[in-house]
Amino acid sequence: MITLTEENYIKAIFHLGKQGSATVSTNALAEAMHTKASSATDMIKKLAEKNYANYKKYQGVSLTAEGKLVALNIIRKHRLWEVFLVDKLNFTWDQVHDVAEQLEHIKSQKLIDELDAFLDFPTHDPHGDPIPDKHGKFEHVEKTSLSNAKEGGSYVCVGVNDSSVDFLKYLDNNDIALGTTIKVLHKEPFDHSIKIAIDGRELMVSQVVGKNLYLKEN
Amino acid sequence: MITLTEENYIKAIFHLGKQGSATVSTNALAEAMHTKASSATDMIKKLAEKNYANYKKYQGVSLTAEGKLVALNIIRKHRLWEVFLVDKLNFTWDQVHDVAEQLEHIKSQKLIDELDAFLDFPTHDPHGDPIPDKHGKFEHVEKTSLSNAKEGGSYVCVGVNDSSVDFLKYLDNNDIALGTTIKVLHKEPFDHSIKIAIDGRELMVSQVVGKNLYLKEN
DNA sequence: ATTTTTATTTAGATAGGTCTAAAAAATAAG
DNA sequence: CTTATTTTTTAGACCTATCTAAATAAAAAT
Ligand SMILES: [Mn+2]
Ligand SMILES: [Mn+2]
Ligand SMILES: [Mn+2]
Ligand SMILES: [Mn+2]
Repeated sequence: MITLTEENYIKAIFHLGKQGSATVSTNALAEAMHTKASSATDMIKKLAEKNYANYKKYQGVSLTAEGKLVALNIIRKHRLWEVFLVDKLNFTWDQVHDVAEQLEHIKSQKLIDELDAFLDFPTHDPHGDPIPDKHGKFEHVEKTSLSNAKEGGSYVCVGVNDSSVDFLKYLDNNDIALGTTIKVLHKEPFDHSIKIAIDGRELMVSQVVGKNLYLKEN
Repeated sequence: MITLTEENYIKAIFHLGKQGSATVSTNALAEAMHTKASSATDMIKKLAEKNYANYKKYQGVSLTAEGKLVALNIIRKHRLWEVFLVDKLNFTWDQVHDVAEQLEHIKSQKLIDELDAFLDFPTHDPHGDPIPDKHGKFEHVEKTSLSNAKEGGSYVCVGVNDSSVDFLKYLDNNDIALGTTIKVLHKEPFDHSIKIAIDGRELMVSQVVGKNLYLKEN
């Protein structure tokens, strides 16, 4: 039996290390979970005890193969529910996260299999993130951040690094969505702001926006 | 803030007393919750403290107006999710209960409003139970148990008292579903078994079945 | 190579929900 | 009415997940 809290910690370790393989520091994990380092230590011990995590004192934590499967399964559920909310229940991409955080913990294999079929086996969630299949496999989305894009290049928006309401609404307000074509006009060396063109309309975006917007060459 | 456990106790009090108005004994509540009487007592105190329940020592528990609203809201969610599972995800009526027990605790007003609309504002769940509206109002379903039905009468099946997998599968196996027309041919005084006709086919059912099948005059 | 700073772990406490065992109240029997 | 039985409550303990404060290890600075 795995608790809801354990699932959330496992997911956090997965996201902080690259797919859970890299070692994650206690402090980083505590911060991600909005708890204190002492709480994170306790949970890390428990996860190691249950064979979901690799842990040596003072050496950080990573996921075992079993832990990775758990993480991928939760992520699969989270992203499928996000698709459901947007495609079927008129949620916008900035409204889905908190609800999906709850729904991802519902335990029923049939539920998630049927939901997958009902949604016609989607491969990506509303933020462009790939949805693992039932075996945990998913295609790596090829992408560069806008900050790393080439001046003069033409790209299409394929994802976001930050799924916060503020950032997603900012994108909405500026008519940037998944699939939007973006041309990189000028990268300002001074403050790393970037001038881009969307449908012929010019827009100046900050470095923070540049780092959180994922593109693919067009 | 109301916890998942509190919600489940409130729902149990609602179902055990008639709509939460009648007073429920500690033992009855403990049994329904599969806990011990001492645990029930602790929870009753907390619910009273939080103004969801009326409680005087040794006198049983009932719901306050606020507690009833909480109960009705959870029941609304439970039943809407059951409709979703059956109508959209190919669940059968005996497969939905456990999943709905989890889904009923998801907190999001928009989610439940949109789900209601997505399902086209259903008034009854797959077991024939009425779905409260967002204000907690719902129409009383007029019904008699098969045991109380008149010999010679013609009825239509409108609900079940027992939603267990075993009973629902029994009904499936005998081609009894919501909406099925049932004629009462003979009520056996000796063991209270009942001979009924469905589509011209004759069937003998036990007293237990009679008590758990709800009908409406045709 | 010490000292200082930072990161991590441990110790002890609290809150929610559960349990067993024992005490107290209410009900039933004699 | 008094005793026995059942129901309910209380006392004390445990487990999970959290916290603060203190101890220890690792890393950085001098
Ligand atoms: Mn999300
Ligand atoms: Mn997402
Ligand atoms: Mn149900
Ligand atoms: Mn039902």
